[in-house]
Amino acid sequence: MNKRQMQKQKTRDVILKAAKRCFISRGFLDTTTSEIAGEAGIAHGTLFLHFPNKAQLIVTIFDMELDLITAQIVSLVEQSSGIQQLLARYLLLLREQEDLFAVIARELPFYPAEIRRRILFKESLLRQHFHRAIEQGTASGKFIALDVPMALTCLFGTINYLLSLKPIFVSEGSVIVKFQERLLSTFTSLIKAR
Amino acid sequence: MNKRQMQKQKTRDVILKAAKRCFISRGFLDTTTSEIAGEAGIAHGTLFLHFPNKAQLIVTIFDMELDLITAQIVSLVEQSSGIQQLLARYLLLLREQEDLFAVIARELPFYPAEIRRRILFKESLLRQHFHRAIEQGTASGKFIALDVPMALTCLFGTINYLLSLKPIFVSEGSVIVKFQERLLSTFTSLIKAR
Amino acid sequence: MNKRQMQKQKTRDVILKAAKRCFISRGFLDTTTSEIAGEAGIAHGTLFLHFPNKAQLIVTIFDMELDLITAQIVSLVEQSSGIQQLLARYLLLLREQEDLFAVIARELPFYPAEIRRRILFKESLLRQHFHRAIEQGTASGKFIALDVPMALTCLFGTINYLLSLKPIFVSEGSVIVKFQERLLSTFTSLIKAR
Amino acid sequence: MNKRQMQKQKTRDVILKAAKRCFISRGFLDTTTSEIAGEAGIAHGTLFLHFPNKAQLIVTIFDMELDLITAQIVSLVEQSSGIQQLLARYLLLLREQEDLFAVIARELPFYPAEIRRRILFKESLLRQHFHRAIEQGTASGKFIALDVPMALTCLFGTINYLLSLKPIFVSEGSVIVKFQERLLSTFTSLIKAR
DNA sequence: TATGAATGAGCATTCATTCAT
DNA sequence: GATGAATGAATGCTCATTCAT
Repeated sequence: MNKRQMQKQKTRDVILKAAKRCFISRGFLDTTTSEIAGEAGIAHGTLFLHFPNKAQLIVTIFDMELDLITAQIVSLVEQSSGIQQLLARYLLLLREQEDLFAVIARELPFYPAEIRRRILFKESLLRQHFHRAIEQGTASGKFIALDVPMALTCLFGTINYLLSLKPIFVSEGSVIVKFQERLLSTFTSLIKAR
Repeated sequence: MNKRQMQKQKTRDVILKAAKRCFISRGFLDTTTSEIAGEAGIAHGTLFLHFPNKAQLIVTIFDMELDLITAQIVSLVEQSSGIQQLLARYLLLLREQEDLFAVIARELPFYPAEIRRRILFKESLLRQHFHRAIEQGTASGKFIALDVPMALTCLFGTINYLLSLKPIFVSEGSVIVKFQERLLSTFTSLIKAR
Repeated sequence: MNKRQMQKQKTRDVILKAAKRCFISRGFLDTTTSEIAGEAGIAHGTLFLHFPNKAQLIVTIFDMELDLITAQIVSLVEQSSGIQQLLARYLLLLREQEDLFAVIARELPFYPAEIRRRILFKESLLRQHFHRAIEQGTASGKFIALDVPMALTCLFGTINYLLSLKPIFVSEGSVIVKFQERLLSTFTSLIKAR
Repeated sequence: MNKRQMQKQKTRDVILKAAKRCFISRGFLDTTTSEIAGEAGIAHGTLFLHFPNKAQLIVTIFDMELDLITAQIVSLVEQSSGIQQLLARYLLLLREQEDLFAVIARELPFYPAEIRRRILFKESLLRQHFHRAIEQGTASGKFIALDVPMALTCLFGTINYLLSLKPIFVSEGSVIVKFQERLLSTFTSLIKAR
């Protein structure tokens, strides 16, 4: 890679980082390309030299972010045993980047189909781990027999709901923190064998 | 009601129907008042003769649909129906206006505060009925003791999740139809005492 | 005049009275025909049955008001002797309907030419009396010799200026009250022979 | 300044000149941003690239013209000129942009508070210079002792009055020209000690 | 005569994208 | 490769006037 290409790559990275910052604070839908350029410290037009349009920029950001998130999930899974620990650690992970995940939860239905598919694919990988953990509990008699995929849809749906309407549920601070205990105990008590 | 008043009422209805059509196909946020007027076959300004602003127009549509649901649920509650029947009927009612409710689920986080408040207020009225039905079940030993508000957040959150991502879950047809049985049986089996 | 004509005349009066009230509180330029109709308790369209357009309505109001004002000025002149008394009484008269005169001062340049001419004609009648009073003072050696028309233009111009920018000079209450003493003493001391 | 910057500056000037032309012929209140853009031969949106909003555009025009006057008066004051010379020069400067100042005089009461404040602030700076000049005349026994602020309100009020009703006072040509001599000599003779 | 529903041109401002420099 | 000035379609809402009832 020659000097020019390196410079270009560097600018591209600067744009992506700036876009992510804007994205977290106001969401991608409400962020203008001009704001991103300003945040990145480059000219407005330069942005379109690196990305053909706003949509492609968001696609690229998600390509990167999703890989990061996947890595975190993998390490999450490796360190966790049992559904409770898995869920607790997952909530912790969400909490660490709550603003990012809240934006995604809110805007997901409006992203290009391809992005939506990729995000939900990553989620499905996670679901598999949750699925296995629950099935093990059921097999050992700790949990009742249940439609696990549907139960997980409830779980992820609920989390998504809390995140997407975060400002409704908490005026400030973390929704996850506010609800994690009740969510955990309710989910556990529901699936627990009695 | 004289001819004048009838004509006015008719125009109002024409606007509401046209707005609902636009709203379902493109969402409230992307529908312009000018488009609605065009779809309704009236002058742009006429719309504002019947509704003071875009938000009020949409509030009117929401209120009508949500009141319809609330009324039916209330009448069901008066017949002292259990949570299963309540939920089944609720899903049926959602299904009848599924495209509309899918749009609401998707766009809710982006609506002006006033509209969001109204929608969530109506939802909270519904929740009260569900709440009572579950508590009666718990009192009579049919259901386990549980954090009812949290359980309802799970329920409504899940439905909201399914609706908002409808195109992901079904390529065509109804998400509610696709999931209602599993949702019903899973929710029931989870809270059922054993 | 038959019953129908009487009714029409009555409605016309109601409109004129309502228009004047609106006019005083917000100015004619900012008052909509719809507001006037509302204030008058008649249908919006009815207004255009009595006046071909908004401009004609304002012309009519001024035709009436100016006659009233003229009558007041005449009685003012008859009761006053000397420029000081004349001016003091004039300021009193303005003060009694300060809001009306402030609106006129502000909006005068925007009225139809005909209205402007009539208003200024009434003012010129008043000026003649001031003129005579000053000339008598000069003749008796009480005042210095001066270009009386120009001095009066200063006087009326100043009053007009204070009225038209009333909200700048006083946050509430009367501009006339605030400035009358200084205006009177300054004007007197300026023209007084020394 | 490179070519890019020069071009931008040129566009800005074109907008300002076009805006001033529109403004003089129809007033600020009745001139639309679209008209200005058309007159300037640029796209409507381009206007907002150079000025954040209509008010700022007009403030810029006002500031330029008013600063020009203030600067000339200040330089005159530094040469320790008397009130007569000051007033004569002021009238001369007004005359050079008479149509513009006539519009301002007429529309001032209707401008947004911020614009009004700015205009009246500049006027108050001017008043200070006039104030000092008069006080010096009084100190040296050339003028009678008088309420200087009130006298200046009379002076500026009169000029404002003449400008705002210009079409009444002259069918064509300059009001300032028509009245400057009488205004000057009357004002001088009024305040002159005898 | 009175009504009031309907009209539709008009307005300030935004923003993704282009292209000459 | 980078710049940033220019574009122009698009938006929610107002209001004097008309005309069918």
